[in-house]
Amino acid sequence: MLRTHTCGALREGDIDQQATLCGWVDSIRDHGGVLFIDLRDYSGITQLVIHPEDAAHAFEIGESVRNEFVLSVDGAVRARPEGTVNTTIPTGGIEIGVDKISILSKSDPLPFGLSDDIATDESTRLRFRPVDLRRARLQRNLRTRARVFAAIRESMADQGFVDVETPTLIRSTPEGARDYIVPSRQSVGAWYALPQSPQLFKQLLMVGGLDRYYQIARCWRDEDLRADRQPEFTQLDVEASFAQGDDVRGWIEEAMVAAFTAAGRGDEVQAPFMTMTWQEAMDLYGSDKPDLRAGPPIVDVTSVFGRTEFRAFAATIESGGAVRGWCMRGGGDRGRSQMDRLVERAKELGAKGLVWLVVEPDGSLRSPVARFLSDDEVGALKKSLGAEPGDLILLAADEPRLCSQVLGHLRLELAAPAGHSPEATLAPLWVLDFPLFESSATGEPTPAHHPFTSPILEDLDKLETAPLEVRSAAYDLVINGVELGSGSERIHDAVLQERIFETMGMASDEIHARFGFLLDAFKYGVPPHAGFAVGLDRLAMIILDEPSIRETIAFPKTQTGADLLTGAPAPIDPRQLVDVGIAQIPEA
RNA sequence: GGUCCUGUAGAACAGUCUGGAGUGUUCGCCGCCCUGUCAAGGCGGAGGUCACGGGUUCAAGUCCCGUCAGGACCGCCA
Repeated sequence: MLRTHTCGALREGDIDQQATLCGWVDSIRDHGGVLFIDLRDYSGITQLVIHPEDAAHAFEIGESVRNEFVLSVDGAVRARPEGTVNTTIPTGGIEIGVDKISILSKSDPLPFGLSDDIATDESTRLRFRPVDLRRARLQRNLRTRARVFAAIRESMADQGFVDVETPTLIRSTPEGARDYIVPSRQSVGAWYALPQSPQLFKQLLMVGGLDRYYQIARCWRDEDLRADRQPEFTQLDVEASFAQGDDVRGWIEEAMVAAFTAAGRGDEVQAPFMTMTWQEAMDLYGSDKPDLRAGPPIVDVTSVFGRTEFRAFAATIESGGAVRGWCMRGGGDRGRSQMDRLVERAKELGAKGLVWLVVEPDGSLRSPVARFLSDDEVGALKKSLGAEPGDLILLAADEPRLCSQVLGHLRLELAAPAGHSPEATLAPLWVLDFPLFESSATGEPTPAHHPFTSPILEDLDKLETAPLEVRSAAYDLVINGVELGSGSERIHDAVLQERIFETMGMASDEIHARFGFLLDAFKYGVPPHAGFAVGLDRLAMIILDEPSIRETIAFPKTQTGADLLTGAPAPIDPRQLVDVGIAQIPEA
C-alpha cells in the first residue's frame, strides 16, 4: 500500500503516530514562513504543515507543488495549536507535520473549479468528465447509487430471486422503440440488435423453470433524449412464475424500500404504496403519472352546475361535456395579469377557456364570472373542492378527459415554483389497469405497454369488437410524477398471444417469423408469470433529488447522443465496413 | 422532424433590447511580499477568432439570415 490512511481518516486519537497520506492538492496557503497544503481524496481533507526549518527537507525534490498535484506525504500526526482548530471538517483537530513530500503526478491548472457552488457549463463538464468526477456532487451521487444497487441486489436475493444474465446481442424485434443495430461479420447482411429490455428472455427463463429471475440490466433505445432518458440505461428487471401483479408489486416495494433505506431516505416511504387505477389517475390528475405532492386532485363539479345560468357551462353540459375544478391552496394572492396568463396557458393547452375564482376572507368568491353564479352554486362548489379563504379555484368546461388534462398541467406548473412539502418528498404510487391498446396513426391498435401483456380476462370478449376498451393487467410505479417502471401479468397461452398479434394487424407468417421462438417455447409448459422493470437511473435521480439522470451516470451522453469525452460516435476505418459488408451512402 | 433558451479570457458572468475603440466583475493562472492559515491576505501582471459563416451599416459582441454545439420541451420513447 502506498498510504497508511486516507485523507479523511485521522483524528485526535491518532496524534503522535507516523502516517503516509496520498491525495490531490486541494489548496495551498503560503504564508512566507509556514506553508499549508490541504490534501484531498474521496474521504476528506487533511491539512499538511511545513515550517521553515523543515522546508528544505520537505522540498528536496526542488520543485514547487501546485493545485491538483498528486502527492505522497510522510509525517507525524499532531494536534493543531490552540485557536487554530477547524471545526468545520472532521480532521480539523489534527494536522501532519511533513517530513517528506513526493510528487506522484503533476497537474495542469484545472479547466474549472471543483467546488460544487461553481456552476459550470455541462458540455465543459462532460468534456473533462474525469475532472468533474472529483467534485463532491458526483462522488456523492455515484457512491449513493452504488449503495442503492447493492441494497436492491441483496433484497432481491433475500426474496428468492436468481440473478441471470441475458444476451445483449439479440434478434431485432421491431416493435416499440427503434433498436440499436450491430452488423454481423460472420453472416454478412444479417444484424444483431441491442436489447430494449430483456423482455422475451426473461419470459423464456420462466419456461425454463428459473421461477424467480432478476437482473440489473443495461438496455438500449435509439430514440431522442431527455433529462430523464439516455440511449443506454440501467433497469432492475424482474420476472416471477406462478405470480400475479400484487405479488410482483409486493416484491418490488420491498426492493424499493431497501433502496430508499440504503440512501438514508427510508423513513419517507412506507409499503404498501398507494394504488389507483389508470382511469382514476386520468380523471383526478389528468395524467397517467400523477405527482401526488402537487396539491389536491381534480374534482368533477358538473352536477354543481346542472341548472346554471352561466351559459358557457350550460352549453358544454348540454352537449355532453363536463365541468371540472381544481383548488390551489393559498393560490388566491395572484394579480389580474397573472390570472390572465393562466387563462392564456389553459388555451395553449387546448381548453376553450378557464374560469378562476378566489375565495375571499368572508367566504365570497371574487371572479369575472361571480355574478353569473347563484349562492347555491357557490356553496356547492366550495364544498366539492374543499375550498377555504385564500384558495384559488380553477374551472374548465369541455370534454371530461380534456378538462382533467388541462387542469392537471396547470396543477403541475403552479406547484413547481412552490416546491413540495418536506413531509412528502417521496410520493410513490401504483397505477393499475392501463388500457391494453392505444389508437395509432395507422388505425391499428398498438399495445400501450407491450404485446406480451395479459388483458384483464373479464374484458377479453371485447378484444375483437372494441379493443381500445380492453384493460390490461399492467401496472406502473410512479414516484413524484416520474414513471419509474412498469410491469404486467404476461400472456402464457400461445393461442391468446396469437390473437393479440392479430388484433395488432400482424399476419400469421409475420408473427411466426418474429416471435415463433416464443410461441414454440410456450408449447412445452409455461407457468403463469408476471414481472416488472424499474429504471434505476431515474430511481437514483429521484433519491438524489437531481434534475437529470446525467448527474447519476459516470459517463453520460448529450442530447444528440454524443459522448463529448471520447468523441463517440465517430467514423470507423473503411476496412471495418468491408468486413461486415456495409457501404456508406454518400450524403445528399 | 418541430418549438424555445444559451454560446463573450482557463471557469462563471455583465455588456446585446437602444450599433460607436475588446469595456468590466468574480474565480483561476503567473510574479513579488507575508510565521497559523483553512475558499488565507496584500501588491503587481498576463490572458479575447465576442461559437462559425454570410449580410445590413460610415461603423456589428450588439441588428438580419444561415450553420454548428449544449440544454429544456413537443413528436418519439411497445
